[in-house]
Amino acid sequence: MYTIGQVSERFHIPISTLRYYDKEGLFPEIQRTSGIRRFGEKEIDALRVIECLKKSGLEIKDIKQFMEWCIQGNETYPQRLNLFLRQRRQVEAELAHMNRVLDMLKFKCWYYEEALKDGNEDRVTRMKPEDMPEEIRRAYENSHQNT
Amino acid sequence: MYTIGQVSERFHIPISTLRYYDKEGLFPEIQRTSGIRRFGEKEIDALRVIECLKKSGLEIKDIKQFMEWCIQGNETYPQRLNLFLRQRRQVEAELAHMNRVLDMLKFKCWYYEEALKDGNEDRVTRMKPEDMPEEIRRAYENSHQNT
DNA sequence: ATAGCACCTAAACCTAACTTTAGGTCAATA
DNA sequence: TATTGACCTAAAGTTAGGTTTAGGTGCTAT
Repeated sequence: MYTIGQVSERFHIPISTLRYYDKEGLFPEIQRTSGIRRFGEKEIDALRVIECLKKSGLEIKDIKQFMEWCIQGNETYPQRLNLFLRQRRQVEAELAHMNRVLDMLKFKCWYYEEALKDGNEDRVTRMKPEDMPEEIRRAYENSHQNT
Repeated sequence: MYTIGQVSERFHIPISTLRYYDKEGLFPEIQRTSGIRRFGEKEIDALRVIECLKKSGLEIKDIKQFMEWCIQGNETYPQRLNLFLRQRRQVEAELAHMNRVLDMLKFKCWYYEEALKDGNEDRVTRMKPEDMPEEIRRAYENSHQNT
């Protein structure tokens, strides 16, 4: 069992944020001894899930909904499974997108390295994809396709 | 040359957002004919860069800074290269993080699939990593290491 | 000529997720 | 005893990134 200060330190989350999460119903079963919150394994686990669901694009109120399903017991397994399946597809799409962003950044790094060498952008701006280094062409084409 | 409405449609960006970007200085050289914005190749390119830099975690005001460097010419190549190198590292870190989030989601999907089969969480909650399916164990360990 | 459409501006409004503030309890230490 | 430190609450404030509103211009089709 940990105090709010210990949890804050261990997970590098501001105390104010932990209190805010609690107020928003993200630790629905947290215990208190004379008013003071006691974070147990359940709440530590909740923190990991919160981090994960937040990163996957969920809002606080939807995470609260999940926490409520957890309390309701066995009958909400389908909803919970469904949520994780949906967020999983979401994150897979997001990863694909981020890989395109990364390719754009790789291309831009190469572009400015060349511009810096040349002292201007003339050569590199006019260069056709087929004259670019293999890896750069791949990155360029992946990040510029569509639109 | 495109009007704001054409750009909005082609890139699925609200007109209000394009105007907002312009107001924030993200199209510093955009032309106008009797008050009406004319989006050229430069601005289309800017849109791609904006998307990329935004996704990589930059704020609008920092993207504006980049656009200003572009106007200033050759002497700002080092700053521009530096920015892209920094954002590239940023996105690589973010991708690594997202992969851990994805592993957590994979684990949770498996967890609730098993709970659903069993009708309760008893077996799956008590299960040790070494008894989990190979791929699930990997996901579990990757998403629960540290903290 | 009048209605509709695409454009324009300035300024007010909105939302999520926090953070800060102001005021208070309680236990241990100087 | 009084001060410090860790906790508490309710409520107000903050921020980024837009969106909405209200009012206006100018072309074109009926």
